[in-house]
Order: sequence, then C-alpha cells, then structure tokens
Amino acid sequence: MYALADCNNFYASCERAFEPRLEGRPVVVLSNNDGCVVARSQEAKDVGIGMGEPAFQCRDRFDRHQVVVRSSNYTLYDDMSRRVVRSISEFVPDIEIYSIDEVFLDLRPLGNPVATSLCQTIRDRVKQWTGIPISIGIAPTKTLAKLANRIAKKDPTTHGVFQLPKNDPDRALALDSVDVGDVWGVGSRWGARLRGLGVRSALDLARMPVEDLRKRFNVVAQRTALELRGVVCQDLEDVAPPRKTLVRSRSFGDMVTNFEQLSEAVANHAVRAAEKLRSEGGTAGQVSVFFSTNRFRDDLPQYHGGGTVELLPATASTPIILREAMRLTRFAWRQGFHYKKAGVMLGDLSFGEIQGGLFNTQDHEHDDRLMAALDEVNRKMGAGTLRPAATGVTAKGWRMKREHCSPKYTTSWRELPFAKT
DNA sequence: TCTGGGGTCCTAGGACCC
DNA sequence: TCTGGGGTCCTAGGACCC
Repeated sequence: MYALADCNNFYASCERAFEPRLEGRPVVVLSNNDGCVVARSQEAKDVGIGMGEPAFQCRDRFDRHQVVVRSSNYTLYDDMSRRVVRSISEFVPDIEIYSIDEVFLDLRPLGNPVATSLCQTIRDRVKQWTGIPISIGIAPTKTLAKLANRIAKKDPTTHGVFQLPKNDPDRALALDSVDVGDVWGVGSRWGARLRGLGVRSALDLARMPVEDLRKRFNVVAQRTALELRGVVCQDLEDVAPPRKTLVRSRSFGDMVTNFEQLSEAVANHAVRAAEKLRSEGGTAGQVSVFFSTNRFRDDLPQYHGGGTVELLPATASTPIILREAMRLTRFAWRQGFHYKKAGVMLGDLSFGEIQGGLFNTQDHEHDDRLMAALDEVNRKMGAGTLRPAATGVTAKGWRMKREHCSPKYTTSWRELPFAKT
C-alpha cells in the first residue's frame, strides 16, 4: 500500500498558520509579479475564484468578498514544507517528496489493518506541530493513492483520510465518482480527447483496453490505466534522481526596451542559477539564455530570442557562466521590441565527479576558492552582498512586483512573529 | 495597466554510423 | 525489374506534473 499526504491549499494555509485572524476568510496567494492566483483557501474557492486566474481579472471579486491577497513567499513555504515532511517522517521512514506540498508514503512494511488509523494520527500531529492541514489517500498504487486523496479532500465524512475500498463494487463506485480529467496523468488535452471517446470517469479509463491507449496516446497513458486497475507501474522514488536542468527566469515588473536593462536581468538570473548549482554541488556543461516579448499583447510585435553554448570543462563558476550568458545576450538581442521575460537555463548537469577534458590544462583551484569565499560572504552577510557589477544596482524596469508579501516568519530573526498577550 | 516559474517524459524524424 | 539492415544520438514538439 502507498499513501499520498497532500497539504490542503498549501500556500494559503502557510499564510494562515501565522495569522490566525485569516481563519474562515477567503485568502488567495498570487504568483511572482503578483500575476495569477496560485493558491486559494476553501472560502476563496467557494466565491468562485479560479486557479490560475490573472489577478487583475479578479479585482472586483477580491473587493466584493473582502479577499485577503498575498504575494507568494517561497522562503516561508519551503521552510514550512520541510517541517511537514519532517513531521511525517517521524511516523513513516520510507517517503518520496513529490512536490512542495505532497509526500508519498510507503506503507508496505507496516501491514494493512493499521494504515487508516496511522494516517489519521499523522494528520492530527502535522496539524498540531506545523499548523498545516493535510489530507491522506491510501491505495495499492500511486495513481490510486492520488485518487483516494482527492476523495479525502472532497468528502467531509472521511475526516481527511480515505483508504480505497478493496472489494470490487465499492472500489468501482469510488473510481466512477472521479472525473477522467482529474486522474493523475490526464491533463486538459487528453481529458478532452478521452471524453470524445466516451471515457467519462476514472472507472471508464481503467476499463479501456490498454493496447488502445498505447496506440492512440502513448505508453504513459497505458501505465495510468494499469495503475487505476491496481497494477503497480510506478514505485516510490525514495532517493531523488539528480536533476537534468536548472532554470532561473522571471517576468519583468515593467516592459524592457533597452539592452542594458535586459542584460542586467539576464546577469542576475545567471548569477542566481550558478549559486543554486553550487549549493547542490553540481556543474553545468551547457548554458542557455532566453528572452521574449509579452505573448498577450497581440498589438505589439513578438520576438523570442536566445541561444545555447557548451561549457568545456563543465563548471559552476559565476564569472564563466556570466560571461557566456552575456555573450549569448549580445548575440540574440534585437532592438525595437518590448521585452517581458528573460531567463537562464543550465543544462548537461553532473553531480559528484567532474569530467575533465583531454586538452584541459586549466587550473580550477583558484576559481573554486573564489566561489567558496563568495558564497560564504553572501551566506553570512545576506544574499547579494557580493556580486558581479553586471547585475546592476537599481533593478530599474525589470524588478518584479510583490506588493502583499508576508514576513519570513521562520527563517529571519528580524521577522519572527509576535504573540500578543 | 495588469496574464508565474520550474520541472519531466515520450515520440517522431533526421543525421549519421558500420 | 531493380536500391539492406540495424543501430545511436540529437532535436523539436507535445504532453504531463506541481
């Protein structure tokens, strides 16, 4: 048996955990740049605010229902996520961290009869220790655990924990209650195509001939259907496979029309990407730069530019990555467009042993020591204390909007919450 | 005026190898 | 009348996830 523990309305719940007065009120959290709604409390869902809706289209509803609006505070959410995971690991050692708000649990070593009551205990403790409400679904495959979790969230009689029934008629009933588009692995495109074939529910999908799915869709769709039948196709990944790419990108607060501002933004992304890569102990064999205009502005000419170069030898050195990123930017730059977004992607990553080139006689020790010193200063004195001049000093034009951000309650001494007596 | 950011996997087709 | 067989690697596009 597997279980999926999923935090309810995670970002909104994090905001609430430190501001109890938000309990019972509609709360939404916006994406970077205060652009779209990315999390909603139950009350916000109830007044019809959709996932992913642009904030400016919700303004009236925000006012009408006195919705509490927050910019996203990933420093807080990352730390709260860590706390939730640590709490769950006290009870179940074999886990897979699937996303910032989801954890798969391997219940196989534990035996079946205790599963539901154990998960009920986990749910209560996580709430008590972190303030975050979670729901847990229990089933023989990950896809079914996802489905069971959905039922645990929707049906109040489950009290947040639902184990998929073992006997056939009851299980069929549960599967039939879930829309095919809500199955893990079925997105909006496949959902529409499946409905066109008369497949409405998770049960219909489970009963579809898998060879058909393989032919019409692909092997991923076939696996999804098998998992719905209780055939394990995806095991728990308790050690995370090394990442293959690392991206840092942002939309700009305002449109950018001149080269200096754009290259400043790219420089910042390059520096942050290199820092992140070093913090994970990796090196990159490839760096890409990309920038683009605002795709929603049909009245303006569109342009997507960028390029990629190899890094030989692979490196995580800020000066080298920055130099290459700046070269790519100069090369791909076109005058006369209104730019809205830029980013840097590091690829061909390796972790552990660095691949040395046959003709590489360069000495990296100097660079490694320099980067270690840089990271140490920034760790002690605050991010960005030491940085290349190319990253600029004003962030004019491209700085992102973040007008409703809560404090870093759990990671900054200066921002600790106060309890008033 | 205002529309996020960061990932993975699969498939098909083309280039290239012997 | 007639033009092999078997492979790998890379890329772009499309789908999915949170």
